[in-house]
Amino acid sequence: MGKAYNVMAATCPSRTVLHRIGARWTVFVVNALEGGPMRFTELKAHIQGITPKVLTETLRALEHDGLIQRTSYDESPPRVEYELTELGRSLLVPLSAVRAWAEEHVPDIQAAHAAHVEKP
Amino acid sequence: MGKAYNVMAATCPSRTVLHRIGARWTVFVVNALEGGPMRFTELKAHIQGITPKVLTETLRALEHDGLIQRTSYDESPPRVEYELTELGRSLLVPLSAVRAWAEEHVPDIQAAHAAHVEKP
DNA sequence: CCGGATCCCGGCCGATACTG
DNA sequence: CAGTATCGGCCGGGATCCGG
Repeated sequence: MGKAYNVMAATCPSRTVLHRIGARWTVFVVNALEGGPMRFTELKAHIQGITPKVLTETLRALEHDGLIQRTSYDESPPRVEYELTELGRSLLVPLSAVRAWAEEHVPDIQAAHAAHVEKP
Repeated sequence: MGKAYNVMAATCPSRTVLHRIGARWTVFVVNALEGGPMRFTELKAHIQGITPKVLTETLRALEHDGLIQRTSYDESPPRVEYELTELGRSLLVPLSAVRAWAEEHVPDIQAAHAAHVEKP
């Protein structure tokens, strides 16, 4: 069977999907939830440098897209847990590969930058 | 051997790398160049909706990172070709997987959106 | 103390028009 | 054909405040 969607087409809904995936912190949050459910503060501590506002926005967007599930326990102190849905775990596969690529090729990118300084 | 870099650390240079990958149009340009060299106008036509300014910015950034190579032929009319470097082709592997995921899971995302409209 | 919401700013993104 | 120039808007992001 052929491809039903094509991200290169301007009106294709897959663009919206790719737009979300490409959002600044999506790859970080999805990767962070790889090991299982995490609380808001845990996520904030694990993903160093993320601000609560941005973390909230990212979590809401991912929840809206059905990639993560938010569970609120009515306790004191309050407890809220986030975890990947099955759809989210399927996205984790390519996103962890992207993460791995980034961590692996840092020297190559830095070498390319250095080369451009040499010959501008 | 252990991992040298970790994207979760605030000061890790892999963050910069991931930042580039996460830029709006990077995934589109890299995927577009999968089949071989392309000219500026070809790219613009293939990646529907991209503006010349943004395409130029994206191409410059990717060239600076050593992911693509720009070749200018001194002809009339002028001809400029862009192609993936070996490093760029290695990035194509995870990025084409991300693209495939996006194209494949459009119905799931749309179903999640619909579910949130039903029960807000 | 946890899990946010609000205010405000800067930079990236994008549309349109123009040029070697 | 292969880009610049210019302007505007929106979104990402930091600092601060709030409810339970």
